[in-house]
Amino acid sequence: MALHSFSTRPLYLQVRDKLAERIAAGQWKPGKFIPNESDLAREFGVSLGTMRRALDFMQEEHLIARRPGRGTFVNDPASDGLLNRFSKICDADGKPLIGRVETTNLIEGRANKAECLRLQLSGQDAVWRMCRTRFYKEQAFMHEEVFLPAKLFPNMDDRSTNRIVALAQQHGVLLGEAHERISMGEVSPQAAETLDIGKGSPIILLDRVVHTINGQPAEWRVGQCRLAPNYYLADMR
Amino acid sequence: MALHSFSTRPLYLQVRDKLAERIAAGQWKPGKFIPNESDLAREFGVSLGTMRRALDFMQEEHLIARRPGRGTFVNDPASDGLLNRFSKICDADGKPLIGRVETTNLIEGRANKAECLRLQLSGQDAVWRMCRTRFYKEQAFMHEEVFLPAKLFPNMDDRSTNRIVALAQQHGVLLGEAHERISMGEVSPQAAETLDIGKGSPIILLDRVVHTINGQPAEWRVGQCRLAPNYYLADMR
DNA sequence: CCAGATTTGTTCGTATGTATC
DNA sequence: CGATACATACGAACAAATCTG
Repeated sequence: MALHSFSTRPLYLQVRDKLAERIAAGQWKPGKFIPNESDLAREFGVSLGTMRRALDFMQEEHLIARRPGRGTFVNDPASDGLLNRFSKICDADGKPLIGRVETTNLIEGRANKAECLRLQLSGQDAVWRMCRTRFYKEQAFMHEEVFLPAKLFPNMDDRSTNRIVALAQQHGVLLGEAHERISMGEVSPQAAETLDIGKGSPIILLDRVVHTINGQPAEWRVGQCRLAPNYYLADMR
Repeated sequence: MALHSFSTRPLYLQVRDKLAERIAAGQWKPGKFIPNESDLAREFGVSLGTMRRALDFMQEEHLIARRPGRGTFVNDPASDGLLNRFSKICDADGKPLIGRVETTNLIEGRANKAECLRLQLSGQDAVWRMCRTRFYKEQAFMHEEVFLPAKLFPNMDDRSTNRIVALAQQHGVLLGEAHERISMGEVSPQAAETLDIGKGSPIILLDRVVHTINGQPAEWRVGQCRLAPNYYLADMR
């Protein structure tokens, strides 16, 4: 395999990169079991412990799941457990807000200053721009402006642009960390209309950047949210 | 050491429990180096790998930090890096809001229904109640109501009640996860006065429960926050 | 600046326990 | 019950970072 040659990066991370590549390329499908630890270790020419460490790492990243006695399988990013990974809004019962999503105004253009800053793009890179409206029980509660680096999402059509997790999956992009800035503001005229609230009403602003597992920005979203009677749930360690 | 006897709990977790106990008891002081891996493994009668796993686990929990070539030392929960672990509000530059904190109205009482629910108390447990006001650049931006289980914090005086991290450290309580519910509401009359804003103004509500490393609720806080021009930063994986 | 000692980080190999089918 | 696969535990060796004399 010629791993661990000409590289100072730890071997278990090199193995993880190779394994993640297979998942991203669709060589290993979501929900399907992958070969067991021993076979993988043999194939990659590393020890069982090193392979185990790579797999543990990928489990932390939500790329795979491991079940004693059964095996290791590829996680489906669009499954119930991961679909709302980056949507932290819950209803009064603590359940995630699952509902319809509408996408409009999908267009391509050159990145402006703000997009370059938030998506770490340089100069003349292309971006996709679109709007989304999120519904819960058929009532709109969030209006979003979304920006995607065209480099990561070429040949975009208007199917399944609704959720970043599904979009990323279709384009072979594996998602890692996300950071969201929550603040208060006044609703924009356009958002006021879609949310059906008075002009200049106080609103929650959700400014979020989702990164790939390699740390590259994959989506910038600015949401205007009529939060009540729901709440945003933040976890800390 | 009679570890791993009469217990199905993994050995490395039993070791972690023992080590955490020493830190909680003050036997190992914050900022001080602890014995090296080999000596600890020998002392506890476990292999180097098992001790390493226990230490890795504790590093994830922010209990210790490890430096190649130097050693392993106990983290100070009140140090710069950890002081704002549960305070996710940043100023426009992304820096955490560090400022004065005032505590008032410290009293003890029996837990009411809401306190029982949020702090997982039963029946007749005692709680401490207090109010806090947080300042940034000498301007009040958050009014808090705080509830603590008296079981974890006996003999409370009014020194250093300002921050849960300092309070926990003084009482030998090690903190783990926290969960915060963020919502919008109208400011209460009392909070409106301390924050110097109009009655009934829209406000950010921060409802947070901090747990010990063993998962036991250690603090319930309900904050009313004049967020602008700052923002709340939520991280996701 | 260097050589050597110390400590954590990585990698290997092996054996045994536990969960699932 | 046996076969399979992941989980835990042990032991050993070398590499990389740090400090000291």
